[in-house]
Amino acid sequence: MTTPRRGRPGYDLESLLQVAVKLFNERGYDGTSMEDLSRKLGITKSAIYHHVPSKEELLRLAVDRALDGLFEVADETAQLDGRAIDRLEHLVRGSVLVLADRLPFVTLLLRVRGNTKVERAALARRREFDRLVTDLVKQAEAEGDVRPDVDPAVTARLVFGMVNSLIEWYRPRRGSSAAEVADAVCKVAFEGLRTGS
Amino acid sequence: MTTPRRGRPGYDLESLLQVAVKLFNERGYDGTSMEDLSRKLGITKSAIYHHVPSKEELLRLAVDRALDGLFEVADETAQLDGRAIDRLEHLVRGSVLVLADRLPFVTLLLRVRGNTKVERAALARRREFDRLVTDLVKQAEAEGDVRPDVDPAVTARLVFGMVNSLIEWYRPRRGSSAAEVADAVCKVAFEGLRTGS
DNA sequence: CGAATTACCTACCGGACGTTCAGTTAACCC
DNA sequence: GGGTTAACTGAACGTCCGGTAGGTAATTCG
Repeated sequence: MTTPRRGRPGYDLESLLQVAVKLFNERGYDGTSMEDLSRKLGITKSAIYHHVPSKEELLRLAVDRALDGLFEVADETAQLDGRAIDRLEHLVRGSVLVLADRLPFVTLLLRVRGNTKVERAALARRREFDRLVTDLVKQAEAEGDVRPDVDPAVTARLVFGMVNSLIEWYRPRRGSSAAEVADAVCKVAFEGLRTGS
Repeated sequence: MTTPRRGRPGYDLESLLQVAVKLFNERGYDGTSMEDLSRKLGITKSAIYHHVPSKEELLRLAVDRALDGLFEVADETAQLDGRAIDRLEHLVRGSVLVLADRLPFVTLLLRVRGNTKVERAALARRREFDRLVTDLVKQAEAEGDVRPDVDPAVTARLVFGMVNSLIEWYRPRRGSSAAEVADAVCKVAFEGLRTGS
């Protein structure tokens, strides 16, 4: 299955990144030293620099993977036609699936603070995504499909507050698929948790 | 208005804590050095240690202030009677008000990772709060007031995902009061964002 | 005034941090 | 076996980190 690689066996960039991102999420990016990481990997600190030029590059790779996934869904959504609320539901559902599929990467992304250029670039892309969502909610409200008594910007943030909360509690397991979680999110977000309406 | 203090004027623990928590939120706790903080305060690093025995103590003070606020609301909620869904709404609304009132402290709390004893203690109290919420949702579902087609634990997490998202976007300003935001949260959470039902 | 109180400064410590450099080891291919 | 490729080691580096020791400055109270 796995393509046999040449040279001495060990980590490649991909497998190293997996471990790094997991550790960054457990202890925080700033709270994880390269020595912590090397210990977890079972190799020396300097060996990490064979695969990646700096600690920050690991962060860049991770957050880009998350952002690329989200923008794929956004682009997909933009090419749909039909009512805005249906496109919004598509975006919400797709975002949940990306969150679930790339959980460690998105987790790292959502905790970025903006201390460095890499982090600020990630925040800028995040804001762009947020703007897309807000515009979609505004349009759906203009079409009369979204409650008009709440500011669209607030609605957008609340819905994606729900979506993004997945990084705090969703853990992949056999049984509860990501699609089921996406259904739950859409139900609660669009219809509310109360019965009887 | 302010009680005149004795001794040399300057920071006291309270005013220092305000600045510290704000900076921790901007750069992350681990990403903020005591020298960063001293520069922001306009005093030397060692002067900080006149007010507080360690960096971690600043964190403890902050997260405890957030948790105390949340548990006050929870205790208040537990003493109510009536249907569980009404108590749940009270808890949600009250939590939003605490978030808004103690925003910097709650922000710091919600980013704690569990690297130290202080952080693990905070996480334990958070989990206790989460359990209260989940139990309330379960009860409301048993009383037939909450949609039965979503796992109560998931519902609880989604609703508080919405609530907790406030730390990412809510900024106090004249005009939009915290009570208005609490209304918006309750509307979307309980009735959904879609019109017509 | 002097005592009490409170906030602050200079100078420093040991250790942890991210990163570098010059080699070494283990696999594959001919 | 020899060449190629890729992963890794060990010892250092300059810097920044959280924290300490001992003395000083500015205010209030009597």
